Amino acid sequence: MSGKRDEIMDVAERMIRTHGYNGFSFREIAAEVGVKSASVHYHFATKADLAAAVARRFRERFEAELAERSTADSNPLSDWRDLFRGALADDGLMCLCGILAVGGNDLPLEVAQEARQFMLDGIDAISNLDGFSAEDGARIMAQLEGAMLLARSLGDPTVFDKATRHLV
Amino acid sequence: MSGKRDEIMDVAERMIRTHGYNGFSFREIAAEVGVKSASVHYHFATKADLAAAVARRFRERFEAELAERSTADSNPLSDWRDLFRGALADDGLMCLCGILAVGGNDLPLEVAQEARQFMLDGIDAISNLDGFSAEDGARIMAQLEGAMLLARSLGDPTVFDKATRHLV
DNA sequence: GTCTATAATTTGATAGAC
DNA sequence: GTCTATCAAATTATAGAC
Repeated sequence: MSGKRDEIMDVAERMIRTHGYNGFSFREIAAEVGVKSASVHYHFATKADLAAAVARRFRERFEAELAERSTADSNPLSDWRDLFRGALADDGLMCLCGILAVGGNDLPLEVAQEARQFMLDGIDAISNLDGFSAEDGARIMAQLEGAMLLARSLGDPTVFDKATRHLV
Repeated sequence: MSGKRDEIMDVAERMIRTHGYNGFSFREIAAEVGVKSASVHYHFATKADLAAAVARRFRERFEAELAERSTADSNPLSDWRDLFRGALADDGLMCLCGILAVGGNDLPLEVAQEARQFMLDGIDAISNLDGFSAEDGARIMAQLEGAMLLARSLGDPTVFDKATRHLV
């Protein structure tokens, strides 16, 4: 039913993950979707609403993909690593919540909170794996996000592999 | 002699580390320094020039502080950790080059390259420590940057400690 | 749901007086 | 070196017709 709404979110997600929160506009999104910016405002009242919706969807999708990927005999840490690496491999996109986390200090509250929740969920999930502590959760989430940051900065996805190989 | 120029760079650095590259303007800087935006343009022709100068200074200062801190019997990794942690403790500021690294895809080339150089220098320096490999360099830089990102997102500097305690 | 039109603001940057 | 004044462009957002 809401095909256009999803399409807007798709374009917004890619733009945020490429240029950051301050690096996209309603007009650019509208142009790419094939409508006018007023129509984007029909679907999302404000820029913060759109960004928060995109972040929430990203978080839920990540969780779902993780559940789908994990089987009885899979290495959980390997699943985490693969999921992060997947986004990077596609087209050098950074983790959406990592981007939002860094821009945190001037983001609308609702957007920053979605990014924050993503990090909290990740730490929590890893902490609850067999043989892992809360500190392990923070350490590994930091390693994965940092590896993305480094790979993106250097424009070389294999840096992610080097920086996370010890995890598996 | 160039007191104003340094003052402009100080304000710009804090603004970039708080709001990112797209989150500050010449007018805001001018207001805080106590001049008009045209005067800022006198010292730095373009926004990219200013950001690149700030990033270069940050990189050189980091290098100098590292050298100053390292003594014969100090643990090098501990120095690295302390330096990153120091910036965070002050007022929740993120590593300037980490911020720029994340916003990389649409930054002016000269700015992105300064951030890139910071990461390369860091990886290289750690790699050259006794008993460390190139992969260790990437792993530890990723860990430090990721720990800052995580601590900033959660608004809790102690997250940095948890995520990097294993390094020392 | 999408459009045209526009308001109100902010932005990076420049010209020229002093 | 700093100022006033200004430009051209872009931004988020809204009003109202269709």
